[in-house]
Amino acid sequence: MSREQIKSDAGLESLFGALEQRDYPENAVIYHAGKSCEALYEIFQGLVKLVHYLPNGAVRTVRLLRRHDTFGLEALVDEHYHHTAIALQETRLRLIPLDRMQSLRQSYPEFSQQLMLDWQKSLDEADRFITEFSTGSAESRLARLLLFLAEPSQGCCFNKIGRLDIASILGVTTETSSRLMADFRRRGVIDCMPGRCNCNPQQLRVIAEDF
Amino acid sequence: MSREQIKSDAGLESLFGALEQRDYPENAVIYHAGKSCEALYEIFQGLVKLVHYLPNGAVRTVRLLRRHDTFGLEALVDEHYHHTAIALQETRLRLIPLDRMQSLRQSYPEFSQQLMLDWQKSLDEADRFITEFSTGSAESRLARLLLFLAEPSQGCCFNKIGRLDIASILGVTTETSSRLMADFRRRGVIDCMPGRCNCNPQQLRVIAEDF
DNA sequence: CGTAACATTGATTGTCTTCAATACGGGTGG
DNA sequence: CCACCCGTATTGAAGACAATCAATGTTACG
Repeated sequence: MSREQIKSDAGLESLFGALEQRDYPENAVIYHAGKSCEALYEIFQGLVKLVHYLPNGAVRTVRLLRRHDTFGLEALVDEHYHHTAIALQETRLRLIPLDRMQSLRQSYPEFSQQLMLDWQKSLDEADRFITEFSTGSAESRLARLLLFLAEPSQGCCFNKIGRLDIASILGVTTETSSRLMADFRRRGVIDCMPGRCNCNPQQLRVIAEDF
Repeated sequence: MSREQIKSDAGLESLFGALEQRDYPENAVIYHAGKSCEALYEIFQGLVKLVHYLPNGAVRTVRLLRRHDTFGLEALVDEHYHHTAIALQETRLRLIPLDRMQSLRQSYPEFSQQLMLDWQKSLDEADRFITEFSTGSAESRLARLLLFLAEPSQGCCFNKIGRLDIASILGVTTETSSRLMADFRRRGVIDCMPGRCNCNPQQLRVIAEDF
């Protein structure tokens, strides 16, 4: 059962229709880790990162979310958000306030099923961060990240992304991510222009599995 | 609402009471990735790893589970298990067959809440693998792993664990995990005897945050 | 047009992997 | 009981890789 199906239901349609939308500019903080939960979020458009601040002040990105992804699910079982959520691009979100959740779940049992799907999706994405973005050489991890970023556009291009962001996703330094991106550019694996990059998915796939 | 509270409910008590338990020896496979889901599992006693096989044949451990942890939740939303589950020690599990789940969830709405708690716990553990076991130097990652393993026993000792297992958790080679464990032993940070290790949590915490 | 933030590059150091050899431990069959 | 054997752990030496420190380019924006 997809969220679209749920939305086609007349009752839910009106409920969802009434939900607030918000737009965030690049680098806007959506919520801070430890702050009390007010809503859960669904992405209409854009790219969001969930980051975790380490005891020594360093920062690690633990999730990348885009269109149709849901985040902030911990709101349903905990008082406080577990990560800091930041928009990596201009982003439009739909908010589902916590108080609405109660009525949604009571009126529509199938909504619980949708929540489980969202939760499992989060878990699968977390696993991707472990197996793809934290395993192997920095070069192959970067190749996998670029393939991930290019996914929505039939695998050939992706929006610009800062070297510091890449570094915090892969767990390397900005110098390393910059060097690798520059190498990819020189080798013709990617072709960057202001605001956008084209890439060669075949080459990236080879590098991604090379270790 | 805790699982204990649910279990104290008379109706659920009988349902849970009737559930099958199974014992697995060290290294036993509980289920294979891709196999069709039959049940979800709760750990009574022991230690279980969820592993992911990479395209190149290497293996990465994505989760460590112990007493009171639940796994195989993907059974609720997918046909197939997403990981291979293997017992790291002698382990006793309680199975909750999928067909039982339906009746449990229908009869006891609060059971859905428990499921969400379990799902969030899985997600938190996945995040731990990213932020603690995949970030920083191999040495500090190992220190964090040992602190995690020692947690149940007031932080001072843990059962023996193979170097290959450590390596697949931290994303390093067995040689590296062996060298680091040997160093810790020589420096008096840990004290290993057959089947069991004592450790110095204070020293481990310093190393864990050192990066 | 100046400046601050970000990206790139170089040189060096330290860490981790790789390949290879050796040691250990627990179980088996003689 | 002991010798052997296999799987695991340890250790060494060499090289690859990524971090660090430092300098220089580049870009966007007020």
